[in-house]
Amino acid sequence: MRVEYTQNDVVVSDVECLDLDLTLDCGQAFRWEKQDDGSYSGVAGGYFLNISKNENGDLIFRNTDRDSFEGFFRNYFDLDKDYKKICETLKQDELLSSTIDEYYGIRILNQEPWEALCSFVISQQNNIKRIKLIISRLCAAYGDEVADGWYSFPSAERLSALTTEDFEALGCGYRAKYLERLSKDVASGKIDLEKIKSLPLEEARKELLNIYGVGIKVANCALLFGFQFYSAFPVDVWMKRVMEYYPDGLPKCFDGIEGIAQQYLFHWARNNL
DNA sequence: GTCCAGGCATGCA
DNA sequence: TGCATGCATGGA
Repeated sequence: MRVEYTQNDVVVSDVECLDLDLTLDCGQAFRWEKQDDGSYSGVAGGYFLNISKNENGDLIFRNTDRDSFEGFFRNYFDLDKDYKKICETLKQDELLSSTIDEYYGIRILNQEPWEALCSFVISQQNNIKRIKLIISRLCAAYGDEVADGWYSFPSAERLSALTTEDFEALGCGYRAKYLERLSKDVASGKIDLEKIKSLPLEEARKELLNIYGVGIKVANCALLFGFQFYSAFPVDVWMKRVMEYYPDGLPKCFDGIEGIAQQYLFHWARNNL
């Protein structure tokens, strides 16, 4: 990987295995919007970003400086992880071999713990289009406007002032009561997300499962997408269908990177089952 | 109108 | 421990 800082942009070349469509619009993050020119715009880590690829395959981070790139986006896009090698390992599995050939370039985004946890509480028994709709309303109503018409994900402190009715007004439905308690408990420190992130996987999962409105699926999504646990393997309605292809359990080549395998299988399922 | 979506809490056996 | 049921809402 090579990084070049220009006047307003950061240009990153020689990044293997990063397809923007597959990574930003695959149901792991809900805040990226494809623009007419094919680029993606969104807010993450409190920064507005427009990202695209040029004709050479270089990544262009527009209006981004060294601090936000090094301090946030480099990790957010998981740029220091060797996904090419990971994919070679996963391709020992027959189903993944063809799936990775077809959908090469899915990465796990390292989202912030609070945004990921909150987003996946909203995601339960819900479809991706509506999840995005609710989260965009939440951000527009309670986030900070970090660019013209683009809002940050509101902090737990900010959301801790809301009532269940406020969350219902955003269209959260029956999840509103979960969000009210979660926001208050995180804001008060009763739930310590940074501490959870520092725990071993099993203990971190146990902590998340204690949260009202968080079951095994939401916990695993939060662990994988917000707490950097690559072994977490979320099973939702789509993955339940995929699991019929693995009656003897997950293959050994998934060890330690189950979550990355899962993301390819999830994408395959949504397109083929 | 009916069905479904990146499920969970609750009650009951 | 395991299973049935209700739950909000918007798009297909």
